Amino acid sequence: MQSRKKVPRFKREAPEKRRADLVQAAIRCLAEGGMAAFKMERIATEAGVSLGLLPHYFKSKTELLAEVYRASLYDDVDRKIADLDDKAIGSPTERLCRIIDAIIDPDYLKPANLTVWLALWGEIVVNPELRLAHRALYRSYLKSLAVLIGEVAEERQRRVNGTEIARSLQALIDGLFLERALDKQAVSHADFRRASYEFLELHLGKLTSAA
Amino acid sequence: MQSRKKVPRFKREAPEKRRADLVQAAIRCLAEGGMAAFKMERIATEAGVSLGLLPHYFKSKTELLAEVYRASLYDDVDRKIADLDDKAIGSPTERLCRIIDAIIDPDYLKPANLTVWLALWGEIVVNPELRLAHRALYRSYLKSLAVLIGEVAEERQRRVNGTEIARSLQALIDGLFLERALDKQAVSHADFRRASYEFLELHLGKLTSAA
DNA sequence: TTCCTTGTTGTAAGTTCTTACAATAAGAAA
DNA sequence: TTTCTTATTGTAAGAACTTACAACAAGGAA
Repeated sequence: MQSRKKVPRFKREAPEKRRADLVQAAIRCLAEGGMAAFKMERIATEAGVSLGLLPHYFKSKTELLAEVYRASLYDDVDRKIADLDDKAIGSPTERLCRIIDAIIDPDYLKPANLTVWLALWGEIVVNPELRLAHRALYRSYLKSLAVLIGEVAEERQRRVNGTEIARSLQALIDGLFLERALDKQAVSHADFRRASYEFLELHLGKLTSAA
Repeated sequence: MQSRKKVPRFKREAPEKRRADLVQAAIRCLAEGGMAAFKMERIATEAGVSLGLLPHYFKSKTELLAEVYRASLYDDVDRKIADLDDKAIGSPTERLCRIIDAIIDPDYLKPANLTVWLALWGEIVVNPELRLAHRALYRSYLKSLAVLIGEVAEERQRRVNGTEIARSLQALIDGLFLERALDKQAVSHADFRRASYEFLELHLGKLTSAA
C-alpha cells in the first residue's frame, strides 16, 4: 500500500493569507447580496473552506464585518491618496480634474462596490464602533479635496469656500451614485461627468478644454 | 356570576388603522437599529400586538418593508406636492421654493429617518421586488420636480434641462443627507439650504429675496 | 522517516426568525 | 339578548444561522 499517492484533502495556508482570503470572500458576498448574503456559511463556501474555519479566525461575525469595513475602505482611500501623491506634478487644476476623473471612474463606481458601500453605510449608522472609524477616514479625505479646490481658486484669484464646495461636490457624486445604485439605468457615466464638472465650473470657472 | 365585568383582552381596530399602526411600529424599529432590528416579533411587540397578527396584514416581510418604504419616504412629500397643486397658489418659483423647503425640512431629515432610509436603500439594491416599487415612486416624484423646474425656467425665459437639474438637485440633497447620516455633525440645516438654493440659482437665477 | 504543531473539517447544540393555522373573542348587527 | 363576522391570539413547525468543539491531517522540523 505504500505505492498509493496520498491526495491532500485540503491546503494549509499561512494564517495571514487565509485571513485576507476570508475577508475578500466576505466582500464578494456583500457585493452580491448585501447584508442578507453576509452569512458565515456562504462566506466559507465562497472562500472554498469549511464553515468551521471561520470562528478560528474571527471570534464573532461583528469582528469579521469590522475587518471587511477596514479592508474595503482603506483600500479605496489609499488608492485615492496614492493618486494624489503620484500625480503631484502639474497645476492644481489638472490635479483636481484627475481626482474627479478617478472618483467617477466607472470601474470605481461599479455595481459591486455600490452594493458593498450601501451595506456598510447601513451598518455604520447603527454601529458606533464602525462610525468612529468612518469619520476619521472620511473627514481626512474631504479635507484634502478642500485644500486642492482652495489651490485652484487661488490660482484663479477667486475667493471661495473650499470646504463647502468639496462637501457639496462629494455629496453630489454620492447622491448620483446612490441613484445609480438604486436604479441602474438612472445615471450614466456621462451624467456623472457633466454634473460634477458643471458644478465645479460654476464655482471655479472653466476647468477643461475638451470635455 | 353575571355581575362580573368582562374585561376585553384586546382591542379590535379598523383594518386600515391597524395596518398603518403596524407600519409605523416597523418604522420605529428600523430607526432604532436598522435592518438588524427589523424582526417580526419585535415589530409586533413595538405595536403592542401579538406576532400572529403580522401575517394577517402582510403576506410577507418584503411586503411590509415596501409599505414602510412608501410611508417613510414619500407620504410627507407627496402630501406637500398635492397641497401645492390643490391650492394652485403662487408662481412656479414660489411653489418650487416651498417644495425645496419641504424636502430639506429638519423634521423630514431627522436622524431617525436617516437610519430608516439607509436601511431601505441597502435592501432595495438587493431586493428586486422592492426595487420595482422604488423606481415607480422615485421616477414619478422626480418627474413632478422636473416639470416644476421647467415651469420656472419658462417663466424666466431660460432654456434648461429640467430633468437633469431635478436629478442633480435630488442627488445633491441625498448626498448631503448621507454625509449627515454617517456623521451627524457634518452638515447643518443651513448647509442644506445654502447648497440647494445655490445650486438651483446657478441654473435658474435668483429664487429668493430674503434667504 | 517519524514526530509535532496547528490549520482544517464535520457535526451538532442552541438560538432566532418567518410563516402557517386553529382556536378565541371583540364588537357590530339584528 | 343572540348571532355572526373576522380581528386577534397563542403556539408550533420548519428553516436558517451563529458558535462551539472534538477529531483529523498537512506540512515543516528533527
